[in-house]
Amino acid sequence: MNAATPAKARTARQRAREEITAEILLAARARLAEAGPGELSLRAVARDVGMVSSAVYRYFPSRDDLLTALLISAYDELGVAAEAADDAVPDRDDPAARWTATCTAVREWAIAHPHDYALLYGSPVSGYAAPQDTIVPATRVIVRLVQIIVAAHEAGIPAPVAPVGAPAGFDAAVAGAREAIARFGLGSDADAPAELVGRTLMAWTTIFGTISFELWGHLVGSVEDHAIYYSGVVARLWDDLSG
Amino acid sequence: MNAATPAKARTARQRAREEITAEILLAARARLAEAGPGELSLRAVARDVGMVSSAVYRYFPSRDDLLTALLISAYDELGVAAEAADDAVPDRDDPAARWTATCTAVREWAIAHPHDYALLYGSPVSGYAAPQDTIVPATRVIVRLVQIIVAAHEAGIPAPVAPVGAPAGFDAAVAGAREAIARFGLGSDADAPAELVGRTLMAWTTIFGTISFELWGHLVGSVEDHAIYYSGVVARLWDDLSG
DNA sequence: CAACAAACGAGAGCAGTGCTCTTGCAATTC
DNA sequence: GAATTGCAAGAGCACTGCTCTCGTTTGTTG
Repeated sequence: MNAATPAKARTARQRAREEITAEILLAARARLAEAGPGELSLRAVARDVGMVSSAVYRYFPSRDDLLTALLISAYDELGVAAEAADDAVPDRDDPAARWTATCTAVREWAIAHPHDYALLYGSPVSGYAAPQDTIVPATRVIVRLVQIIVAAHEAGIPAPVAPVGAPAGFDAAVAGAREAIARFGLGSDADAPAELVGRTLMAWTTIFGTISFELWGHLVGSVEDHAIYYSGVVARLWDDLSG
Repeated sequence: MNAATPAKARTARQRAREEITAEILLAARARLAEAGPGELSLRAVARDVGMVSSAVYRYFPSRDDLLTALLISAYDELGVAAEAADDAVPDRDDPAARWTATCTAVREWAIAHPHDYALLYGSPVSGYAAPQDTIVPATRVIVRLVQIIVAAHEAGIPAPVAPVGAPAGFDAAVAGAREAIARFGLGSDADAPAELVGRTLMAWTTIFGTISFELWGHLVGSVEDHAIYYSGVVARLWDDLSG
């Protein structure tokens, strides 16, 4: 961490500490795939890495700190998956393709890691409050989605207009999101239209809701083919956003 | 002391059993407001009603059965709240007002009972599978929303059309939902348009996502005034559905 | 009315949990 | 080499869901 003394070789103890920390995290991640976040047993994790439970506390002061580490790691993994899918679209000027690829990647990651998805987007573990360290990794997906939409808008796709029945103050309500866009350096001009930002937030919410409903089983009896339904949702969201 | 027992139908023991069952449920509901569903402690509930933990097992065979009872009771409460809000709209032929009233009631109930909401729509408790008894109460809200939309459609509001980029098979994917509509006796004609059904499902998903994001704290930093944002979302959903 | 069976509350006990504290050993630093 | 620090292990505390046994109360039936 200290840039002034990088040449100093890590001692055996430091190396072991990093390795064991990673090992514990990996074991916890594996345990998470067999039980919910609330049921994550620190003792079971300790057994998996061949330690006694109290020894784990040398590396993570509490179960919540372990959860935080898991949270960040999972957020990053999802962010990487989404960004990689977007980056893989050959035509950078085809926002519809980029939108579809990114949204598809999010669902695929969620299906591949349902317990990690629940950790990220499910009801929070009682008594646990996610610390500040998690908010940047948590915004990676929505930041990329906004990037795609803002780029499309700047390329000429018209911004949606607010419906007649919309309440006043909506623009002000999403001012924080617009400010965040500016802070993250997205969008070359001063401000993205509030209606566009609000609609993108809504679309992301729908993405989240659709995946959650599928994973938590709230769609059984209503939707047969979840993959087709999801791609239909994504297409309609893009349609709403792009005109 | 068996003199005054006129009711043949219900013995004193049966009456007591019903009362105590209700008492346990009430205490569990209260406990749920202080911890998540996964952390619901049967022993704590037992203490609250002045029993020993093993005695509670006379009324609920396991913690999961207690959870199921809580689930049904909460689903029903939310359903009643949503239906009452819709029924309170004076002009039955104003579908926009009915839509708004119902959606608003859902959010208000969720905010008033965040832990119950998490029990219903949060990530499922690990190792717990909701039994069949819960699916009918679980569909009350979406059934009422569909009712409103179908009535609006039959009153002349045009059904939305599928966008050009939509995948084939979307209509087939939501066939189960259309069939459920017919089974519940909603809609006077044969079938509601698949696009309308799909869009309503999407809208309900967005409602769920918006409330969940607000409750789980995923909107902090992006949205200032949650109430205004929510009403803006509801208005835009209605606009998408009715235009 | 008496006898029997079912239901019941209480308590002990089992295996598990998160977490704290102490103990003795090993690695690092002075 | 001595002092300090980091570490794993173990015991222990208070808690959990759940099972089993025990004596008592309630309801039914002969």
